[in-house]
Amino acid sequence: MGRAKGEKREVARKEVKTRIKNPKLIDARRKQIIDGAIKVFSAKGFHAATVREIAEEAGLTMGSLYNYINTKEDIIYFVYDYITKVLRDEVRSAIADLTDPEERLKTALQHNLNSVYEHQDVVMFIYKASTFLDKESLHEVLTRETEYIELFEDLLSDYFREMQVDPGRIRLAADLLTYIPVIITFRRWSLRRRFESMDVVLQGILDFVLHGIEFIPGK
Amino acid sequence: MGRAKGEKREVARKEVKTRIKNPKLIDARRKQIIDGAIKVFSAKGFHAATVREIAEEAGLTMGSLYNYINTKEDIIYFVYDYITKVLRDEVRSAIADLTDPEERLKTALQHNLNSVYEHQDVVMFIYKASTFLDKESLHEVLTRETEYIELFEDLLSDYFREMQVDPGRIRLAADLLTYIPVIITFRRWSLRRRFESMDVVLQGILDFVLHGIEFIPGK
Amino acid sequence: MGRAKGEKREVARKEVKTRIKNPKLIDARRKQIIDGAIKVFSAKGFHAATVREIAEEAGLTMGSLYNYINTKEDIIYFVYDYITKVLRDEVRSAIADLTDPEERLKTALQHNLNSVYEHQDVVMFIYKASTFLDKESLHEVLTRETEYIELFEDLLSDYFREMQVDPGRIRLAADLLTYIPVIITFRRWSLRRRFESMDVVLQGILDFVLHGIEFIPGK
Amino acid sequence: MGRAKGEKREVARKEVKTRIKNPKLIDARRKQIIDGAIKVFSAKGFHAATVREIAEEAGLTMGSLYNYINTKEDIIYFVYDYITKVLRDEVRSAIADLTDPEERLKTALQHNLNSVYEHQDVVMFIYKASTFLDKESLHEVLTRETEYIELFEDLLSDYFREMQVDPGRIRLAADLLTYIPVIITFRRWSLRRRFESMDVVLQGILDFVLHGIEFIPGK
DNA sequence: TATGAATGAGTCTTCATTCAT
DNA sequence: GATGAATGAAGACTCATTCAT
Repeated sequence: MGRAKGEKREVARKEVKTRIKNPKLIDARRKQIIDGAIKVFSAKGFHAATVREIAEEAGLTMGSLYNYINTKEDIIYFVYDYITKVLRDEVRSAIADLTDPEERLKTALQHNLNSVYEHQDVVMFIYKASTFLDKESLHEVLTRETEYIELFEDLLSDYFREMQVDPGRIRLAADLLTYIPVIITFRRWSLRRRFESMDVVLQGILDFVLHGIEFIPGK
Repeated sequence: MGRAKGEKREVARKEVKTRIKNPKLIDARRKQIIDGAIKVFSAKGFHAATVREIAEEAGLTMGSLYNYINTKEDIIYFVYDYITKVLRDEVRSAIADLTDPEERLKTALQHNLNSVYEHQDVVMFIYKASTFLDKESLHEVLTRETEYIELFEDLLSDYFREMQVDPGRIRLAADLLTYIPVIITFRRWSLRRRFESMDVVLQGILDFVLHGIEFIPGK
Repeated sequence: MGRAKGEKREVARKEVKTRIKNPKLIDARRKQIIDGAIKVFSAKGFHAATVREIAEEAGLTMGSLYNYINTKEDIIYFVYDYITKVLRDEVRSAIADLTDPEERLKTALQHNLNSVYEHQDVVMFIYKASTFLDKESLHEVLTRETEYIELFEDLLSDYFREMQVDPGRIRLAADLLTYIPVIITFRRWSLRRRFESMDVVLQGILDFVLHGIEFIPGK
Repeated sequence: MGRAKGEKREVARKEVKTRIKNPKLIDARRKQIIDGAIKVFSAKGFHAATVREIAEEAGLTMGSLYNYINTKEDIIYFVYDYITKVLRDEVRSAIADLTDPEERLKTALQHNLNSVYEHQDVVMFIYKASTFLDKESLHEVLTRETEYIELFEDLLSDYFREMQVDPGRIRLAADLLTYIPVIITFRRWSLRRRFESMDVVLQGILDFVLHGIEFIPGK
């Protein structure tokens, strides 16, 4: 009967050309590259990171690295590609076995928060580094982001199925509720400084997000 | 009696040394630098912007520019210093003549949103560029940010004076409510794509923020 | 009345951008660059020559060199630009004061031979290196070459003014007669090996070229 | 009785070592390499051509290619070796069955022109790429060239057998007459631009070359 | 013999910063 | 104080060659 909800068509991955023929090797090496890059990018950002550092951190030589990418910017795209997939899959699999709309929605929101917290370095990087993506990559990545938001839009729609609610509100709420946890990365310093434990902060943010659901039907 | 609320002690501005004696000239030239830098940084980010471009945009020669800064990073600090002051002053002056706590709070939140919208390029830059600040500048800037949040914390406290509310919730809400409008910069693409008019989005965000106030007293 | 013969309109020199403002300095430095490049290119060709070597030979630092060029290929263009001008000017000035068509023609042919001999390293380079010119430069250089050939076409026409000769023959002869001396560069090895003195070779080539004039009226 | 005229002793081919034992395979693969290289070199010149491209064009893998050569420069030598043989053999076989000295000479000159025209890309390459030959290869190649010139020297001598002519003139003429057709490659652009058909140009060059024979006995 | 992945030395180019005038 | 030319360290990327399988 076609795709289930939240399983919209996958965007065709931007193809990054390589001279290497063995596809398994390509995947393995690119995973190494992504892991190495995440370490270096998280620590210094994209421009301050040298290709050599990334190669070293990935356990490759310069020349070998360039067998799997064409330009430094490809690396950033791989990282985006990877992390956006991870975030999406974490949420998807968290709700895969649930059927109750309320449970599905709240579990998804909770996992979104958890994922942002767990991958905060990369998430921070993701938000900061879009400048460095070429147009094609940027478009693809933003499309991926939109898909992610739409996943929550669907969950919200299901939750409010019985009620008459403004679809515009659902749409905006989906954007806001997925976005709010990112405060963890951008206000990290102030949050750490002003609160005793990160657990309390996380709980507070979750409460806030859940409370935010009530914004949709209006007062 | 000292300072009124929201007028905490100003942090001593980080001193950037210069060979120039005339203080008025220093201020004038630095304003030129800030304006030029904002243009260039907004368009290309910090690392892609060259000192030469900034100098040109500022109407200065390379040599002259370096009479007023010591390193490229000083420029970024000036921009931070400038924009954080602007944001804070815009909110402050908006509520200067108001006395009703509710009005003060809501006006402040509204103006925070407006400022972020109006200065979205610089705000985006601010959030993306902290990597490039040296430690001292970063500390100063984050302190400034904290002060800004505390301004809203005070407004929230006044608003909830009569009620028994958890101060931790106020503290967290202050952070969240000031942060939420930044979605305008980070989800600019998805917002533009998914909504018909930015006015509707702005109104929605404001509603959401105001609704977020109710999170504080709890269910 | 317009231009005198052989003073066809000059092609607009391709503009190579530079940050340097002082035009005299630009000219002086570029002459240094041309001289340095000729030495290095003659010895090793374009691709084997490193920019660093050229800079050193030119008495400039790497960074300084790049204040006057944008890419390595600009250097090759400057060399072309320079040598084609030199060759043309040497011929032009040699015949400037002559009026007798026969004398003008033969003197020009003689000086063409002399110039090729004298600048044989650069001439050789010129013929070998056109691969490295970008399209715009190549077009300009080839146009310059055509102008040079046309200069001899004019001289031949004047010489044969009285006679009824095929203009197509004049045209082809102009190409051939200017081209023949280049044998000095391309057959240098065989000429040196098979003949006792270069003077004899030069005299022989000149005789051959002059004899070639008689090809035009036909048997 | 030994060698007939024009069949001077063959220079021992420079030996290029290989690990491969099967001589037939070596010859076959090297022909592949030569064909691939000619395509790539003609299109981009020696230095711009990568070994990988040549391998691909030759239908070999990188590793396999290096079973038949030791360095990239070997490839260029193979191409020289090949094309100089082709040119020589084309002329030789064209006159093999002729006995009349005049006919032999003129046919040879005509075929020299034809060969240059037909193989103009490779001939152009040959003249441009000598820089890249190592000393030993260069010596061998130039010797081959000299032999080629001497072939024409012999033909000219036969033609002028009855007359008392300066052998130096014959020697120089041989060089010039074989060299002149190369104008087709080096002035290709100007010739195409200034003449309507290449046929006319070819005929003109042939006429010029034949007329050049008359240079030998002198006025 | 063939394959194709790995290697790393070598090159062009940029740009923050300095300094003589 | 202003000017703008000079400096050179640093970084992305290429590609001939090797070698384990």
